[in-house]
Amino acid sequence: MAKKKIQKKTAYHHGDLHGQLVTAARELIEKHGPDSFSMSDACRLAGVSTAAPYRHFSSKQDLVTEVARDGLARLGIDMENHAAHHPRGTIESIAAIGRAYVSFAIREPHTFRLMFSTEPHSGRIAEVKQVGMNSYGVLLREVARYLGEDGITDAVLRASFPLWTQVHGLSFLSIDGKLEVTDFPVDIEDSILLATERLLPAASELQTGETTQKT
Amino acid sequence: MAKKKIQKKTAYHHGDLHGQLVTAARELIEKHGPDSFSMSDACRLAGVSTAAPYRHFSSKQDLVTEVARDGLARLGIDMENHAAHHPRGTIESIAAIGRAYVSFAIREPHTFRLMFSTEPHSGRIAEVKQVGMNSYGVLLREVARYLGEDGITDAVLRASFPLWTQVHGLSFLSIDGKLEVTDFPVDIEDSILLATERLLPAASELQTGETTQKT
DNA sequence: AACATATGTTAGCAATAGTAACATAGTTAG
DNA sequence: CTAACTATGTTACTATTGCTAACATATGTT
Repeated sequence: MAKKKIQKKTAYHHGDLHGQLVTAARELIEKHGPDSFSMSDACRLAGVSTAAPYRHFSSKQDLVTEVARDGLARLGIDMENHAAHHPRGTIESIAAIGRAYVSFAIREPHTFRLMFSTEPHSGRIAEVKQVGMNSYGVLLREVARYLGEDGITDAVLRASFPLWTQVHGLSFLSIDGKLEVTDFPVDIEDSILLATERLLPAASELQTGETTQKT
Repeated sequence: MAKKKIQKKTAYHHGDLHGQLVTAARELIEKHGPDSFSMSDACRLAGVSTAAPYRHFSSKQDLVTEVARDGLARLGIDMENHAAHHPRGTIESIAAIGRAYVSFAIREPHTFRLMFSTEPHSGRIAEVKQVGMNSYGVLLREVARYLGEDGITDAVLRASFPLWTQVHGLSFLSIDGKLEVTDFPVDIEDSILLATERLLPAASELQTGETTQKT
């Protein structure tokens, strides 16, 4: 059961080509953008021939999708970690989730774009969507705590979606350089906090019971 | 592939190859996505050889950028038209601009994504940004009217940006199929109106003069 | 040791972006 | 009108790329 380490000792078998290709792909995509990404480059980086990847991925698309899937999972972890630094179920913890979201987008803009693009993932859309939903669950649970709801009720969904929309839009505008589109630059942290306050039902509007409010 | 020649007047010179290539590119990009778009396909559609486009566009990128640029301009016209159907400077006219925005995204998702992607436009980013700014101006002017401001003041910029963010995010979530991510589907019209009301300074907070409020 | 399986290689194909050399049409100067 | 000029098209070609096929080597099971 002894696992071979990642070594160039044995010329032929690579050890963990699958993993290294994903890493190589992520790095290359982040460096030159997904359009310029080529399977050949990834192979050069991993030090294998151009045919090797097809033992692990059915196509270039498939590898790219793997990068996106992995990104969505990491985003969820990021959000959870950020939220954990604040009292649970508060505006602060919810805004922290938003900051994690935008922060990820700015840190890995190309991956981020891939994560929310359905086009390159044909055939695995449902799978990717599922991973994305898991990450969205971090926000949903936090909003549920804020609203005092027991579980993911309609009220929780209704309150969460505008928040998602806002940070999602802010993320894209950020990575596409639209924050300095006027001579009045936008402050990301302020934007998130302010939008969270405005979009969430105010504390005064909250019922203490689990009554669902109608619009 | 459907081979649809538009004209066959003179055998050699084409008449308006530039325009027809942009049209062909837009159609193909909208049909199969920008990744699958090939110069060759556009040539087939326009009925010319694969070398012909390079008399009009320096590269494939350049043609794609033209599609994006054109899209941004058309978006601005759409927004203006929508706003004009409502009393100017009201929440209604502002929400109408948002509806035009999301509606464009849904109608031409691939083009929309290109319009806000800086990556494929290297070398012409400033130019594309300028066209985008002109279209953004439609919203800015409408918000200025709502606030009773004389021109695009800081208050106008501060109030407009969250609105842009919101419809931008809603657009992307829509075209990426995230509206039905839970079993509680989102209503786009409602979302826009509600977010506009929440994010704009309420009528009660507004000064009647042209005083700029400070934060 | 022998086989089966997983994983790597080299060779090659078809499609594509882009270039070079050449051809033809429309425009303008004489 | 014709000749030259310019704009715009063509065919022929190259390099790169995604991917497949046939073959080679390592690993693990019996």
